Amino acid sequence: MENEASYKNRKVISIGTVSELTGLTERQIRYYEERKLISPERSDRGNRKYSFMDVERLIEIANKREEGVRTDEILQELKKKKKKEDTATRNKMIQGQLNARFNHSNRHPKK
Amino acid sequence: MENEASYKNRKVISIGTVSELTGLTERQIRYYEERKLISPERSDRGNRKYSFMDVERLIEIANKREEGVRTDEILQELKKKKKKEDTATRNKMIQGQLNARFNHSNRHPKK
DNA sequence: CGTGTAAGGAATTCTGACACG
DNA sequence: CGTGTAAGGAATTCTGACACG
Repeated sequence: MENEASYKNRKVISIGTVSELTGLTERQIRYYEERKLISPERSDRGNRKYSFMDVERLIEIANKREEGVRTDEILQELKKKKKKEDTATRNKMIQGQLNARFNHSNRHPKK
Repeated sequence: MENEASYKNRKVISIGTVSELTGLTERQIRYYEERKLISPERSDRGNRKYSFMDVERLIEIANKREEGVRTDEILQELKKKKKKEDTATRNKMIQGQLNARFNHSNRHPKK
């Protein structure tokens, strides 16, 4: 589970390929970064590197833009979505800790 | 299942990034292609594009080479592995067809 | 056989800016 | 605000070849 997801999040795709994959111009992709809609990493010599996750997000952004949604509105929507995900992740972690604690104190009763 | 796997197999990584990811020189990576150990795709203007699967295979190849295994021996090993996988895939497909046939004739007995 | 390197060219990517609206 | 474009430079990638062993 952690493993497959890592493919999705590794930043390894250069901007030209992202442009092909999304249909957006490089200019647009750089601009959306300026507006904080995406956060590519940089290779050693400063080239932008994107993940599949970024590509999918850019496709969503492109759809929104076609509907006339402004970049700052899209940013707000993305923040909301992220907040929900963070909450879900936190809840899972808390649940995980509870399970660990439970198992620890009950799995080997009276050794 | 098909979805996550597609990230692993999409050919989107350029040779410089593959070099960083594997620790191999570009020269080595191109040579292993010449010896048919990997098969990158080409972008519109001829640049090689690799998948995560290719990257993993290259790491395996690098390990074998360190042990002194020749490229033609590595090629044979890869072919064996592929044959096994193909057989497994075929068996799954056959099984799938059998299941479909079985379900089709028995799921709604006497309608 | 496997890998390094210099060679020359073509394509990629980067930044900052001007333009339009 | 969102995107196009020309500008100049730096880095990337490609191929074919010579070298060593």
